[in-house]
Amino acid sequence: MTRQKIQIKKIDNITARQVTFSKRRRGLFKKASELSTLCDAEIALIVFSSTGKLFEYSNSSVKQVIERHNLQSKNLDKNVQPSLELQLDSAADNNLSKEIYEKSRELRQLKGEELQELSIEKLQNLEELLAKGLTRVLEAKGDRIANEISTSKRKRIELMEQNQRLRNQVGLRDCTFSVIVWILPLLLSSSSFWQLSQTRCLLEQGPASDSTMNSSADRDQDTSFTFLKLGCLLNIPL
Amino acid sequence: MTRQKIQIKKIDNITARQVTFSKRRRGLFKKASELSTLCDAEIALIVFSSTGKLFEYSNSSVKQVIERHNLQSKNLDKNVQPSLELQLDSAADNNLSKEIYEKSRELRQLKGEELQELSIEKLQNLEELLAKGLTRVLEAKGDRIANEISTSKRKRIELMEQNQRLRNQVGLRDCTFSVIVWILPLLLSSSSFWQLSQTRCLLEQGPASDSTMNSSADRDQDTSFTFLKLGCLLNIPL
DNA sequence: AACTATTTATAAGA
DNA sequence: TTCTTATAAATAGTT
Repeated sequence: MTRQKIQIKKIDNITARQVTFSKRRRGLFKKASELSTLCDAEIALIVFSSTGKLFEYSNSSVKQVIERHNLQSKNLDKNVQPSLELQLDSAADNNLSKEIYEKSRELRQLKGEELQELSIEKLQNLEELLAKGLTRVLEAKGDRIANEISTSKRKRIELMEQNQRLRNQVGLRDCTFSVIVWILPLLLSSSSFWQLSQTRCLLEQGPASDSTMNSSADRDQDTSFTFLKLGCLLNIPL
Repeated sequence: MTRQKIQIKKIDNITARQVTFSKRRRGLFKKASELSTLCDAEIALIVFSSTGKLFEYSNSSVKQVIERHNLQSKNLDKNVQPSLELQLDSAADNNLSKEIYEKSRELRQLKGEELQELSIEKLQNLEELLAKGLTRVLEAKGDRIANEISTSKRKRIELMEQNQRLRNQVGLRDCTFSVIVWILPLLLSSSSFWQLSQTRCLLEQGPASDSTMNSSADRDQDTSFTFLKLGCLLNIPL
């Protein structure tokens, strides 16, 4: 009704529909309020959004107006069909289950059941509805999958980059370990050599004991073994 | 609000008030109808004029909307004051409106709305459901159309046969009529000739009367006229 | 009921 | 959601 005239038919785009609902609901409530004030009318306005949310307006009280309405329509009904007053309630109760029944039937028909009673025209309508729905679902699925793919691609790239960084770090560490691996034996052998010399000093200072001799040979073997173990653990070619 | 802006307060002049009520009520109902159509909302609008006359609008049914409203407000009340022995009933009611809500949502999703929140798997399910439904509807339509065509073909054949029979009968009747048309004049003229002879006999037997003479001439004219009329009525070229 | 000068509502876009 | 703005729609006052 502005920028461009619109057709009065259900708005397909959900966001646009919600926005329009919000705006027009306010407009409608304002108009209702003005009418009640200007013309001293009693008004009740009940609105359920398509998502089932309730909005209501009344210049007095919705309940009160409904009461008054019940009286009126009860009278009207009585004029037409002057039977039990309980009929109203049960009829009203029925309306809800009727609504459920209608919706269930529509669902079944969309799922391709209970098509016998339908005319060719209705079948045609159903077909168009289903085709439209299917198109939309396929679009949504396509979007979603494209999204998923691009997201996973992005994550893959991130991981690869991270990997590269880690690999570089590992490389550095390799160097460090190599250095350690080449230097440590020297250090250790010099240390064992130092210990050996010390032992020899002790031998020279007193009588030789088997245990002391053995322990010094053990120390040499231990050192070599330690290197092998270290190499294996670090997975470094010695 | 046009020619001049007005204050939103009760219009004192009764006539003016009634006129405004009429105009604005129409406007309000139109807006309500547009909102329900555009945004797929369920609306009930109840208006009592200052003279007590009831006007109402609903895209579905005022009673139904009131019923739904009762459920909602009952639930709202329960939230405020959450323990009564009526909870059983309202729980059942709750289930009803919940069921309506669920079914509505499923319907919307089948129609391709509100797909944002669905996972790829759910979209896949929806797609299969729709495809199956579409297949069935197409089958049903195909069957129905094939049926329609064969039925109409059969009827066409029956009608053609009937036509042929009728044509034959009409041909027979034409013959009969022709025969009648050719023979009747002879019969009638011989009959009038006979009457004329009879009249002559009477004349010879007694004095002539004007009335008798006239009536015999009339009879001759009548006979010719009768033939013409017969020919016209039967649409037969004489 | 019809007409119109204005006001109001609102669709589209930011 | 809220604001803006160009335009459509509603309507107050008049005929």
